[in-house]
Amino acid sequence: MPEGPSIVILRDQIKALNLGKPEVLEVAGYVKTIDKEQLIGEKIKDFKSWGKHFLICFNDFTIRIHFMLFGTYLINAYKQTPLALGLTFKKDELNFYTCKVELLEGNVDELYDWRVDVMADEWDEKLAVKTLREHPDSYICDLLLDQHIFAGVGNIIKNEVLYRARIHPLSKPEKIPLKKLRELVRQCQQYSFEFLKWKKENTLSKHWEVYKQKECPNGHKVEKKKTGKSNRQTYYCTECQIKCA
DNA sequence: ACGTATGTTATCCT
DNA sequence: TAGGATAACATACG
Repeated sequence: MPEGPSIVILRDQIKALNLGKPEVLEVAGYVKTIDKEQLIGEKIKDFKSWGKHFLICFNDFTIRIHFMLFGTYLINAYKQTPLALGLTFKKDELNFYTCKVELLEGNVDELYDWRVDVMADEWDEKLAVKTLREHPDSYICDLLLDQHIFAGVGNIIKNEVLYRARIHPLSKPEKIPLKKLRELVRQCQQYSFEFLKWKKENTLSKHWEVYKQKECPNGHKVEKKKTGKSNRQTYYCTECQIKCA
């Protein structure tokens, strides 16, 4: 569930319910990080997403839901596993499982910079390129997972955009030609939107070129190694992807 | 059936 | 002591 496009799907599914500015009638779930009573009777101003964060915005505060690795949700349905947070409205209910729930005080637009969210209208490619160049000596595979630079990019997107831009995961920004760096940044947004489309069609895994693949589209063997400081699994082709280090 | 994983943070080591 | 490694969280899938 967790990468940025999946959170956009959740947000859009909820918006499609046409809840308007719904009033919270009941709150359920085991979460202890928020005061559930505080929500009752409050009207929701908006549902937003920022990277992997799902945001339920009220007038003076926001509930942030992070699904981590295992999180799930159900709309107008429930399941037997322990419910983390459930919100009931006049005719709809939202149920969140295995997620981190936090309450943020104040105006959400002042808390988040939407320029770094690859799914946002405000996404700023130039800013991302500039930030990458401020980390000349870091591995690109780590920088792609840095939510301060690429909010919403996760391990699948990381692997796929590195392949698309033909960059080896252990390359460093100081050695990557600017043109390639720009191409990589552009792919972060472009692939994320293709991810969104394919995920909706339930065909995402069919389109993976390296992630969980044995061979790349050019017929070369795909390497699988934990790389960088993040030490996450990386799938890459040593023939197609050039190491700039 | 069991190993692995779309994520993040805390803690344990060296 | 900085930084790397590991654990913890708790679930679904192949």
